[in-house]
Amino acid sequence: MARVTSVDLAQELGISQSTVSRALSNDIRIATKTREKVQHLALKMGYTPNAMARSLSTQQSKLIGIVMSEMTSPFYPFVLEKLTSKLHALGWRVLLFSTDAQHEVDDLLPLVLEYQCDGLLIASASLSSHMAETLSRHGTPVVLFNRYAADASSSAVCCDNRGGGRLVADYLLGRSHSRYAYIAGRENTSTNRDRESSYTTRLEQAGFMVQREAGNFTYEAGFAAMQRLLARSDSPDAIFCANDITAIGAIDAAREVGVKVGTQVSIVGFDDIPMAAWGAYNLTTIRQPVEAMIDSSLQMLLEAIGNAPLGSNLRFIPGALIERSSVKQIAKRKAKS
Amino acid sequence: MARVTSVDLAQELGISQSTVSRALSNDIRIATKTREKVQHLALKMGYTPNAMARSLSTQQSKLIGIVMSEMTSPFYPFVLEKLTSKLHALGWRVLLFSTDAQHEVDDLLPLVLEYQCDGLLIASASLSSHMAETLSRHGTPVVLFNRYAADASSSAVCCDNRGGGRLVADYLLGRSHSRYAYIAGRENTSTNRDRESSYTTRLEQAGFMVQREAGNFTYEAGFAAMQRLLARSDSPDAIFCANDITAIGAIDAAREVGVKVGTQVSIVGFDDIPMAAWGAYNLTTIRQPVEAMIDSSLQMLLEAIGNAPLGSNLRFIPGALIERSSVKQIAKRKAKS
DNA sequence: AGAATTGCTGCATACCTATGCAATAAATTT
DNA sequence: AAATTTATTGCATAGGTATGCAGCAATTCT
Repeated sequence: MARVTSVDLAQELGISQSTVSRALSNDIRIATKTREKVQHLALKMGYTPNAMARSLSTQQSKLIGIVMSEMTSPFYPFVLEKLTSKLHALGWRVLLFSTDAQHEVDDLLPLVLEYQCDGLLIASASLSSHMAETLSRHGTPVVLFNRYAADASSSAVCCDNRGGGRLVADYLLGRSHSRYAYIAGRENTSTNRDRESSYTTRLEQAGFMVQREAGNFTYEAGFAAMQRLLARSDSPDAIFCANDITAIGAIDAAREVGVKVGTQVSIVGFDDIPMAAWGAYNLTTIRQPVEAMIDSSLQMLLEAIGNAPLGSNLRFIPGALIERSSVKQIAKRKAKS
Repeated sequence: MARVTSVDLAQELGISQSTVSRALSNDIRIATKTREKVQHLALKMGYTPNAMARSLSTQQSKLIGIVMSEMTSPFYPFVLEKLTSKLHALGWRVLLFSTDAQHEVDDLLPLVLEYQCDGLLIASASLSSHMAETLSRHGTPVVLFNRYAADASSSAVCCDNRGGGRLVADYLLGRSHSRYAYIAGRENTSTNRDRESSYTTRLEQAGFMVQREAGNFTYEAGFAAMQRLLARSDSPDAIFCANDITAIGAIDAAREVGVKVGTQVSIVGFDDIPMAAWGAYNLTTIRQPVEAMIDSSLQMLLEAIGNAPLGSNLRFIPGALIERSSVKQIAKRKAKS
């Protein structure tokens, strides 16, 4: 019950606590014999160093706070898993916070600070510039993942959503559609804004109008939005959805009323979650470069820890278009003759 | 940069650190005036208590370790989110660990211990009895979620998988199938064992043989297993899959070769993940009582913290069968005449 | 008025590890 | 043999909070 401390080891061996501490951290100055004696006893007595005490002493908690919203959206569990296992491998531990609405992130910050997190990673949520400043005052570096602050008060790593939107627009333009639409994600997210504006701009440059339906990055919203689109007299034949889940909802809505996806109507998503490849959907989409985004944000964060505070550092990583069968194929020019 | 401590507050006000500490914890013995003065200054100077120091002093970290494997399987993100938000609301913080293979859980334990977690929750992974003992020696209570140890060395909360298996067997028996099969999940998980054995036993009691294909709780495995089943000469017309993802894979495999699910072949899953309700699948399944399981495990864990160590406490919560359209409907007895 | 009680605050220390500096013993140099 | 260097260990303290006990002043009681 009573935990074994380094003092216990010292007493048992009749040496000082400092020697024990140094022996356990493999300090060269400690005689090999002593080191072995200590390490052996530590193992035998089941000694576990107390991270709290160590943190207090070293002023380093070795803790990274991860704040994540939309944890249940299929894209993020993967991110979370990768993040934690990579951090573990590098000797960091993860303190997890979850949040629904955007404004609540600020409320979580005090907790992050209490536990002296050495760094903070915020996924799919934003941070008020006020809090960004508080963090910077405390010397706690932050990196936003897949979101960035309008005022550029924090560093961030994102997919190149604007590039992605253009890619989709060009792709759809290239296969003879006539009525374009966008089903949106949650408003006031940088992700949604960037995907939409780039897509729309490109199409307008090409002389097309873009219909629009609201959404919120969920299946249900995609389903409902698609129903509304299909009910229109000029219902679109090319639809870009803010993310894959939305697109999948849209596909199901189309199918329900017998509209064939990939022939009568084209649908494109964003993310390339596993379900996009499922047989029932075969969704053409933009693949987010998740691994690269993760590596990049970790690199930025860990570099900033202990070093000069990184001011604001934005990084946008391009995604790739993955062709499946939810978009009309180009009519073959040469028929078999 | 230099964090504000309670000593700083004390100096600033010309009072003792202990008074500050007590004032901030709303100790009744401190004069109201003093309390307000302190709390006001704390706010003004942006004081944040140091959780590390507090833990050291109180011998309570207020940290709950959560070890989770299969984080990317759609069932668990929901669990994780619920767990963390409920724990937060109760004043606990979450230290997250992820693991792939089962044997690695043991390797994570030392880290959990270093950070003095007050309790440990292990989801969809098991624990060697050796480690269970180590934890109990340290006085750290553990609860397994959705898995239980064969030797009953730890407490656990599970869905009543055996009951669920029987439910499925009875349901399928009730609608005139003739050839039954089971697509398995990862072997050596209690979840898979219980679902399979109860299902199989019930069917054998009714005089049926049960075909079997291996799997591992993934879409791909379900897809492949279904292909193998369909290739058989006596391919089954009623298939119970170890979980929903597997079932969804199976459905896609069937559909690919034109076999109609819900008329030619019946498929049942387990979990009731969101995708089971998606239009493309409409999967009949056993709904895991997730909320109840979460509440139950938290209750067990938190009760055990500080109190007498809970020995081994198993709790099985029944799931409900959700009827959708992936199972053949009973032929209507009365035709419209 | 003296004694007892109540209200409020401070002193001192525990919690456990890491680490700068001093001290000692042993080995090497001159 | 004396002086210097090297190897090894210990002493003392910091880090920030919580808390048992003692102290003091003000109030109430007899």
